[in-house]
Order: sequence, then C-alpha cells, then structure tokens
Amino acid sequence: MKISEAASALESLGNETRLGIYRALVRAGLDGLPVGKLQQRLGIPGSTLSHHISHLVNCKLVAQKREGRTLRCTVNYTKMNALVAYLVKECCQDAGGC
Amino acid sequence: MKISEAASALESLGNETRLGIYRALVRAGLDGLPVGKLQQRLGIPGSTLSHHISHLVNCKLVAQKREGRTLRCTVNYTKMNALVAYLVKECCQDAGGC
DNA sequence: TCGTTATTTCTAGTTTATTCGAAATATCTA
DNA sequence: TAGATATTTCGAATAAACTAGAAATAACGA
Repeated sequence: MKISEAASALESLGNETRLGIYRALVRAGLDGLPVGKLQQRLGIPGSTLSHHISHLVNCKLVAQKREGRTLRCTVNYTKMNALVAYLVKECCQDAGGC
Repeated sequence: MKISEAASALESLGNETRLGIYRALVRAGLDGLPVGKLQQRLGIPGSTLSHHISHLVNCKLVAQKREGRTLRCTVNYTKMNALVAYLVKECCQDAGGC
C-alpha cells in the first residue's frame, strides 16, 4: 500500500461521524445495512450521511450494492486488513509489544 | 479506547505530511529524531513541521523530550498498539481474514 | 404513467485545517 | 551578558471539510 492510499483511508476513518458509520456497519455483520437504516440508527440528515458514505466508498473501506430502491452498504474487510497490515508493518517496527 | 480518541489518532495519521513524519520516526528506531533532523529529512518549513508534530503529540502518537537545545521526537508505540487493537476489535469483527 | 420511497447531487454557508513568514522563547557557548 | 542555534508561537492568507436544505435521479407498485 502506498502512503497516500493509507493516508486517505486513515483520513476517512479519522472523522467521528464516519468512524461511527463504519463501526455501525461492522456491528451489523456481513450483511451490512441500507443507507436508510444507517440514517435511522445514527440520526444524521440524508445528504450529510450520503456525503460521508461516499467518502468511505471512494477509499474502498465500504462497498455499496443496490437492492431495488435501497442501497446496501457493507464493510470491505480486505481493505481494513490491508490498512492494519500497513500500520503494523510500516509504522510499528522496532516496537516492543508490536 | 473511546471512539473520539480513536478518531483523533486516525485523523492525525490521515494526513500525508503527518503520516510521513510518523513513518520517518518509526524508521529512525527507538531513539527517534530531533525536530531539526526531521525538517532536514522531509524538507518542510519549520513552522509547518512544528504544527504537525504538535498535532501528533496532542493525540499521544508521538512523544517529545528536550535534550539541550534540541527536542527529540519518538514514536509512542503503546498508543499505536492501542489504536491497532481498537481497529481490529471494534472495526474488524466478523471478517474472514481478520 | 403517476405517485411514493430511497438516495444522491447540487449549492451555499460555516467551520476547521493547512501553510509559512516573522517574531518570540529556550538553551547553549564564549 | 551577547550571540548563535533550535524550536515554537503568532498572525493572516488560502484551501478544504462539514453540514444540511432543496432539487434531481432511481426504482418500485398501482
């Protein structure tokens, strides 16, 4: 992973609203949640929520697929694994407990 | 770790300049680097560099200690470990490869 | 096709971040 | 104490992010 790619993913997660969205999706399990359910659960205006979701989708932390009228959001675990691997490998060397 | 604390650390790392500073400190090993060496290595104006370092120090990802005229910066591995642990625990559950 | 539901895109206002020169502070050495 | 070196703080400009209402798009069902 390039440093710019890592920074972009970290920046996405480094916003409390987006980290909350991401965490809600993780907690929802492999099926994820439709945008509407997320909105209901987090109490954010639709346009704001949509803006943050597209941020997460752009950097590939979240995937979306349409199911009729609803858009289901799911966590992209592969991306998160790669990010954690980057942090451990590039940013954790020489650490005692790492 | 609280979500706000995690978001704050992620936000710090989610800037390419700061991630570069952090990585340079990791690569420097346990002794870290003085601010001046970082500046030399990264080619950033002093005031800008200082601003970013204090961002990293504020969220405890980096520590500083004075050695005469120079300020030595070192990575706080404990904090990074806690952050990675948070990501894996709170944001990675149910993942196949996690 | 029309109305309804789900979500995005547009637009604009507000806030926050980034940048860096200049001045200030801290520490050392002569 | 004066001068040099290392770094921060101040201040102000520019850029970017966040927020949310309103309008647009997409998909369904009658």
